[in-house]
Amino acid sequence: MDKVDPIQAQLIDARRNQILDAATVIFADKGFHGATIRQIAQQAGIADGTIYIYFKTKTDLLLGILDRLNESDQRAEALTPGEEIDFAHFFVTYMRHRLQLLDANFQTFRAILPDILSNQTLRARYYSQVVEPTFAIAEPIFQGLIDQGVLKPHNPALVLRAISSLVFGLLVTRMLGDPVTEAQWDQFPEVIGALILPGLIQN
Amino acid sequence: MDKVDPIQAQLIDARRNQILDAATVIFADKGFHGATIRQIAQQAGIADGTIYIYFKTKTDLLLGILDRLNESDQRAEALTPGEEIDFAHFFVTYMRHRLQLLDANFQTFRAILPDILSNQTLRARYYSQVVEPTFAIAEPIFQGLIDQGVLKPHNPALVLRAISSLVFGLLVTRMLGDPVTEAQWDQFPEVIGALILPGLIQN
Amino acid sequence: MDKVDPIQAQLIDARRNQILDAATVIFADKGFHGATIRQIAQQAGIADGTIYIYFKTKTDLLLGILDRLNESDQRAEALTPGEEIDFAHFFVTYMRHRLQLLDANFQTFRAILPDILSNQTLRARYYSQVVEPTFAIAEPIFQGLIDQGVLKPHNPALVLRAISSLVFGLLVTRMLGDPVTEAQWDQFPEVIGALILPGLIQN
Amino acid sequence: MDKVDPIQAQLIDARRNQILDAATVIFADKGFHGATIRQIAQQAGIADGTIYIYFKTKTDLLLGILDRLNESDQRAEALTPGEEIDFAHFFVTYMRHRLQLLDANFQTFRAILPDILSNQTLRARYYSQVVEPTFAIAEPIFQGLIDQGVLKPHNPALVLRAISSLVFGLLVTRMLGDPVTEAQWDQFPEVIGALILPGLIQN
DNA sequence: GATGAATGAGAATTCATTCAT
DNA sequence: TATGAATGAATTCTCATTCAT
Repeated sequence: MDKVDPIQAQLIDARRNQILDAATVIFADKGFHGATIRQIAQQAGIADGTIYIYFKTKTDLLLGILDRLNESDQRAEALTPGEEIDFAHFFVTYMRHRLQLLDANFQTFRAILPDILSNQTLRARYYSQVVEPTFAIAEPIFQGLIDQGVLKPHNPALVLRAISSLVFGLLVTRMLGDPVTEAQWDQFPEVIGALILPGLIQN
Repeated sequence: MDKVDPIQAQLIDARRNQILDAATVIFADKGFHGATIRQIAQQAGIADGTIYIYFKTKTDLLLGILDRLNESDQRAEALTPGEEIDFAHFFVTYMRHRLQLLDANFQTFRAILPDILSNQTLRARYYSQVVEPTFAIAEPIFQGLIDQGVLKPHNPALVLRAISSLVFGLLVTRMLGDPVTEAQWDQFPEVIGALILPGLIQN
Repeated sequence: MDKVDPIQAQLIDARRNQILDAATVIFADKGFHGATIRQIAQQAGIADGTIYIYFKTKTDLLLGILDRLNESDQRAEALTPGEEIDFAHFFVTYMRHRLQLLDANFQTFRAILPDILSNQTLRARYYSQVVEPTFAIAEPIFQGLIDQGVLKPHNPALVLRAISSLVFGLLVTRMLGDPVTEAQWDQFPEVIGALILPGLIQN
Repeated sequence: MDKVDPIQAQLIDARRNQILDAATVIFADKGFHGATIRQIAQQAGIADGTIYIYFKTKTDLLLGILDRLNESDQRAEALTPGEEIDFAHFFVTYMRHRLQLLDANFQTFRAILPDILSNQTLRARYYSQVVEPTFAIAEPIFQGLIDQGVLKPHNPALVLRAISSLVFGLLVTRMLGDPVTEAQWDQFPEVIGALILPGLIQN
């Protein structure tokens, strides 16, 4: 009885994703508060009530979108600088990877970021599930590279925050409607590399 | 009759500011949509209806906060690199200035940024009144410094976007609740300088 | 102390009339409920609060308009058929007089009639102050004319109601926006005479 | 999916009528502006919000009542004087018919007439949908009867307005609370006939 | 008396959520 | 499971009325 029929589970998952897709579209367009359950249901092609079979509240839709974003984030294999590659190359590749991920999930970010910023609960969840772990993983790696003499002896915590802020800030600038950032999105890995690598690499 | 009594005008301005202060506090705490007019009125110590004497709609409160932010922004004298000062010094000073401004208006940004990101109208207004003019002013200056051989020949538009994104991104990272960014806010001018100046300055 | 200074009294009266004039204009345009005290005050060129010095409530403005209408009605000398005049002539003259009065007060009727019809208090007041007295005066006169053999032996109460309804109905038809009734208003005394006198007059 | 389930359609219609019935009762009692949605909902025995499933705004309730009145009006077969019947008989029968219709819809008229008189939009709608078509149909018939020598050569437009005003005026007199008009309502077809037919019929 | 800023009760309307079918 | 009609709490906004100046 407790064992869930795997076909059932897949159907449920498909329906959940169908709803979250619809919610992402609508939230991105109208914002969380501007969106109504009816609009999301119509976008998904189902009835209002059906949404409540899969999600307890409207807020849970937001959490669902956030969780899905995190999962897709974690599925993307983490890049760590292998010894054979030189750091400059790794850095630009990593930047390209991050920017592509942000680009692919642009609509999703537009859907949730405003509420991550204004909703205490969501903010705490996003910080502890995404931001904090990222820094926690990156800091020792960064420190290692300093110890190996690859990087200049900066304060890892602050430099990492500066770099990740740059990337995240580009997303926000694009969200604000800057056409240059949008059109030249692909150029930024190189631009960032040229701008930051001289300050980062030893020698 | 058309001449407005200057004392009256001051009273009206004071009341407007009192209301905008209250709205900033409440919006920052609950978000625009989570906030109610009643809460703002109570925070301001006035009756609900009084708010509508000074602001036509709830949305106008948001616009009022934004306009006040812009005004305070413009009152802050624009820094341009004087010839006598070396660029590195100017850059760090400018960063310190920007970060202090963001710090001073942190609550205001928390109050309006989520809605700037999700509300089309507000977004357009903020972009055309703040973001675009800033880039429009900075780009020729930046280009001039390249021409003078002070800076490396980067694409000014993209590098400026990267730098301003870094600063704005720090604000967002802090908004996300990162305690390190908050605690070390004052360190960032130097950190950014150390990180970026080598990639920016010629020789 | 109780004696009111007659100049004061006149000033008060002038101010009352100024306000009622404004209220009539605004009520006629927007209806009682659609009108605001502010609009009336602006139309009168005074402050909101001033109205409350002369009238206790918004409803009292309506009563004031109604009372003024009644007074002007009573000031118009009542016509009674003199013996020397033939009835047909009297009838048409009387109709002309009534229609002219309705015409002169058209805006006032537009201002108050909708509310006379929907407001119980106002309705009772209008009926007992205007409608009922009119019938009470007319019925014995009409009966007298029947007794004298001038008119056919109709039921006076019903025929009077039919005739006064015709006149009042024309006002309502005009209020409904019928352009013919408005344009040909002056023709109706003769039309009504031609239509009704044959059924009214003996022989 | 586009085909509407006929049972559903009937349920929707029933609910709409239930709401319009309630609105008629409340509007007739308190007037449109004096009535609240809550009162109407309570009268209908449903929740406030339910009304908004069937009617977009409070004003649409008024329009709904008006439309329903028009429909019932049009269902009542139009009377035209057949050749076999003499005109006097036709006229009294027609009057009886009109007065019965007004009587049956008295409450509905009380509900909407005040607002038809004060609301520009409603007035235009009522005039173009009801008043104007009625005159447009009746005038040629009236003219035909004149041409046939049945009726005296009056101005059809004005005489028709006088007669219809008489009937409508009776409704208004009754609305004003005149007990005689209410109690003797059934007498008026004959009274009107006796009063008007002599002035109307040739010979 | 005159003013008009302030009040706050009250109303229309929206929409997340429930639940009978 | 799926539906969507019904619910009613909650919210914005209006405006008659008051009252300190």
